[in-house]
Amino acid sequence: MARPPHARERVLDAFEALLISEGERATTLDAVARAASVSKGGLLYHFGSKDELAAAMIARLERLADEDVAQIRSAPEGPVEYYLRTSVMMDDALDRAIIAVSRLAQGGSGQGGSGQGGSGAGGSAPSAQGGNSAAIAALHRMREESAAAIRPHVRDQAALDLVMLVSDGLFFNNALDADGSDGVVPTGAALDALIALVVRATLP
Amino acid sequence: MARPPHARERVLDAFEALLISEGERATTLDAVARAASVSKGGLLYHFGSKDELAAAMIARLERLADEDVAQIRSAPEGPVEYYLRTSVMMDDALDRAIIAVSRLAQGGSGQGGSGQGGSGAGGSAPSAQGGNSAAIAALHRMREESAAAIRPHVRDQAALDLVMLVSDGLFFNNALDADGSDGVVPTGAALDALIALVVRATLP
DNA sequence: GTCTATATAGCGATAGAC
DNA sequence: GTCTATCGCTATATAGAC
Repeated sequence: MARPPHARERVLDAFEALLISEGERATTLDAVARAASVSKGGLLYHFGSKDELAAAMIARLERLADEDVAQIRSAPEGPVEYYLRTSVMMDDALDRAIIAVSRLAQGGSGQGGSGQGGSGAGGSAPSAQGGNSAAIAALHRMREESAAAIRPHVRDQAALDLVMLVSDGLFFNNALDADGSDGVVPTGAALDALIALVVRATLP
Repeated sequence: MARPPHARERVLDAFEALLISEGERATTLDAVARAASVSKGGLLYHFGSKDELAAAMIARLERLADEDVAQIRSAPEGPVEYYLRTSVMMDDALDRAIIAVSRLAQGGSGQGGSGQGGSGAGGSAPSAQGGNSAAIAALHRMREESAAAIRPHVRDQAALDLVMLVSDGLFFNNALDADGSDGVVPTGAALDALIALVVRATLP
């Protein structure tokens, strides 16, 4: 696992890109293989099954999320501002991973849980349901760790809820029209004003 | 359309329930028919195609959304408080419709637009993409109308963005674990505190 | 390791009996 | 109107050549 064969990452990138731009339904093994310039057989040599591909995507999210939590904690402009501002950078690696996994969470059918050596996912309570529960769990875990990093820097629980929900809203809108089209989310000066408002309302 | 044949509404209810609890992928015509206690043929007599079923679901959302905007405008406790508080009532008819349509938006493959006699959907810009663009458009339109109703009651654009994004975040979390499991969204006293904070931060 | 078949199964939709 | 039966297509996964 030290030096991953180039193809693996390329396939995973294609999987992520297709989930974002085409949705879960259209992200077939055929489409992923085509986008990654490998054959279906070649793809399945690297991953074995679609569930394994999803697990690898989740593992990537968890790795990026762990790195991000460290950045949140050490952000010079303050955790709240950093957290909100990076919630709208849709071309960021972490943000792309979040959107891809949220597509898996809502549309997937696998129950995941294989965990092929990621960054130590502490999966729990895998209730059998429609959405990919491993994806849902990863999203929840990531959110919880971000909240823990931000908690000391806001006034109270309501302030923390506010920050987290605004970030969730930003991601939801990005995920809705992640393909193209003009988003509804504020950018530039409007984003600056929004962040300033949230920071002011949540200061300890 | 005045007196809908009982079966139609029952099928649509089953479609909605399955989208919420099982996800888009698992919501097959077979599963919907089974849940509605009709055969697949009987289902397709009423709707004709799965796209038509999705269009009917979207039409239901638009009808409920139009009613809700009227309620937002006349809410005695103020539009902001009403809007946020009703964003967490997951068993409400409107909220269920929103979650169901958001599942269609992220997972669907149809391009919709047939509009078989709903409440006047002003569809526009149907870009060919992965997600059901009619569902995305309906969600955007609903959000825009809610924003228009709230705009006069908040301080400025940043305040409006804040209210809308908190509501989006509430819905996103509800949609993530709409099946079962304990949600992450604040309820009870925590919700009261959150709403009070938002209202205070956005007052004109 | 990567490819070209091929097996298997499930989905959307149609045909036609009742 | 509602059903049963079936067609055609596509998706996942496997087998085995190179």
